[in-house]
Amino acid sequence: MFDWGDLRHFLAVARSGSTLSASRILGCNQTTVARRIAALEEALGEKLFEKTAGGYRLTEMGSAMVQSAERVESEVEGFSRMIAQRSRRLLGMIRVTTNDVLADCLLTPWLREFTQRFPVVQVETVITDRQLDVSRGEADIALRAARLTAGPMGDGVVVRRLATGKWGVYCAKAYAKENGLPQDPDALAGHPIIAGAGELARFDPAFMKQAQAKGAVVRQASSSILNIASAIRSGLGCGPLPCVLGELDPDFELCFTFDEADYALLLITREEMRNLPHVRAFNDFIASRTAALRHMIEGRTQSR
Amino acid sequence: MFDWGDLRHFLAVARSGSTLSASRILGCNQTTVARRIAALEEALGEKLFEKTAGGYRLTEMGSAMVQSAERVESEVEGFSRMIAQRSRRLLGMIRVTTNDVLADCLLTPWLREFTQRFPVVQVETVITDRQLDVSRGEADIALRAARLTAGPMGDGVVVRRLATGKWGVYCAKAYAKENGLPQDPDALAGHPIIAGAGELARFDPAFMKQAQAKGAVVRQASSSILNIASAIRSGLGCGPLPCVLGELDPDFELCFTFDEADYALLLITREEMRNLPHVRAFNDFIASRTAALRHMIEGRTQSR
DNA sequence: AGAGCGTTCTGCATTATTGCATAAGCCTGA
DNA sequence: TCAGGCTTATGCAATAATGCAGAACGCTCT
Repeated sequence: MFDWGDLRHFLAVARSGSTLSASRILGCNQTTVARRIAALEEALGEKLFEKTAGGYRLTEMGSAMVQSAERVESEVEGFSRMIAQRSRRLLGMIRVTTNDVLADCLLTPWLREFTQRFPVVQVETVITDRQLDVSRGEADIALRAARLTAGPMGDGVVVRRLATGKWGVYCAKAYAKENGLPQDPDALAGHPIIAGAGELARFDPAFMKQAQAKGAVVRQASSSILNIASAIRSGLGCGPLPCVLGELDPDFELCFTFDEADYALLLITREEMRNLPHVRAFNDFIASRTAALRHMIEGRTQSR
Repeated sequence: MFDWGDLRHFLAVARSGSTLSASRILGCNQTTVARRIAALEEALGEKLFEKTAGGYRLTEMGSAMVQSAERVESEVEGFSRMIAQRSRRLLGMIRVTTNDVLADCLLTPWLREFTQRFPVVQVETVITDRQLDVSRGEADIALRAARLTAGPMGDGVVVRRLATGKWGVYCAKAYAKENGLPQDPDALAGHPIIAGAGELARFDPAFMKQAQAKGAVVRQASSSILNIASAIRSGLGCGPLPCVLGELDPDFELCFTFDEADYALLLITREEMRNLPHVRAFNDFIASRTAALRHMIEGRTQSR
């Protein structure tokens, strides 16, 4: 059997194209990399690279094996994550992930209070756009906005539906005072618009396009909700925002809500962690805060 | 990053319970195993074993990690298989797998002829009850009997349906001469029966149980079709056999056929191999032989 | 109680691996 | 054409890993 560790060297060389640059990735000597590759080829009885003066180039055999080696790598990474996760678990730590908006509006403010009430529980937050894989241990808990119709989650996780979130069109308080408040989609045509771009464009409700057709100017388009929020806050125009964001910030004024972008707010927990006391405490805390917030928002927005 | 190879040592110790016996599995010194484990624990920052004078016993953390390490192992094995498979491919070799019955009746006789006609193609057969995973490269081609209603195969394989196979109740020619030939299920009650056992009992047709209820004696029950065949051949009684087996051996005499155990004869080929000339040659050869055989068997059995 | 087996751990000599310095090849752009 | 940057490959010294032998511990069976 060949040395499993040599697959690391194989991948590094396959990716970087030379033993020298691979050695920098791996943090060892170029000679070593070359010799590990030679040893691997020897053990397998197959040449994986063509050695040229310009670098190591994958043979047909080599390039066919990259995928397979990457699967090994991914399982090794899984092993590492699992270790880290269990060690957190032993220490009463929690790693929770969410995106920038939910972190800003919900998680971060709540966390301050939570850590005061449960100072012994250490919470680590990973704020990223990427959907970390809770079932594979990249995080213990995820706070996510999902479509109402979203399918089932992966294995080994338990999903708790916290609330249904709504969106509304908002403008700055100052803007409304100066230019009036468009109280329905039709009124939007007379105002400059802040719209979604890229990924976010999909969520722009139909009436936004109609408003544009009727002559509304798109003053700014951004692929980040937080960017849109700050554009609206600075009075550039009217635009769509999640109500959790618009209602929690006194600078914003709600024009009207709409249903097209309704989403489910989900709390996703790794099954093995669910019954640990500190995880229960955290989840229950989040759920109770969400409930309180939901009532507050519903009260403010139901008239519109 | 810890040394990937240490996972091998981890698994060996976890399975064998001591560094000494693990060292025998791994083919190295006990001291080395102990030191590799120590290095792994050091790198992970977690104790994986409790070291007692009676051996290494997994900690809770350790036993939680076994699964994960086994996934790594399984991917490494996949890597090895893939290498072996591609190297066979480069050499114009084929590895074909099937079970004992199909090997005896079909593959082995055909193979003699095939290797005469295509001496350059090296065919390696793996005869096993286990269903080797063609898509993962455990074999290049599989010859299988599947239920008619069987679902789709895994990814990366292409399935060719060669024929629908039938079963019949058979007895030995000598037996028939002495005791008469039961020509229909009802007549079976007066004869000793050879039946399936274990896994195979599921395939015993309903009339067999009825015959037993009417007083037929089960002379022998076996979980292997080849055992049943030899029991029938030696004149112990009547029993069910695939027609491919019964018709190809002059010792057997068909009592009657039945439909309940109809099966599909499948030729499963790894997709990447399908268009290689030697694989095409092999598959076409098998298909033509099957067609010829099917006509022969249909001719002989259709009256019953 | 004591022999025998299987186990872990330690110190030391041996062996293998690694890193370093360097030579030599190839390509690019001045 | 030639310098400079990148590459691979080799010889040698330093370093690390391995195997060996033996001591010590616990368990089981006579």
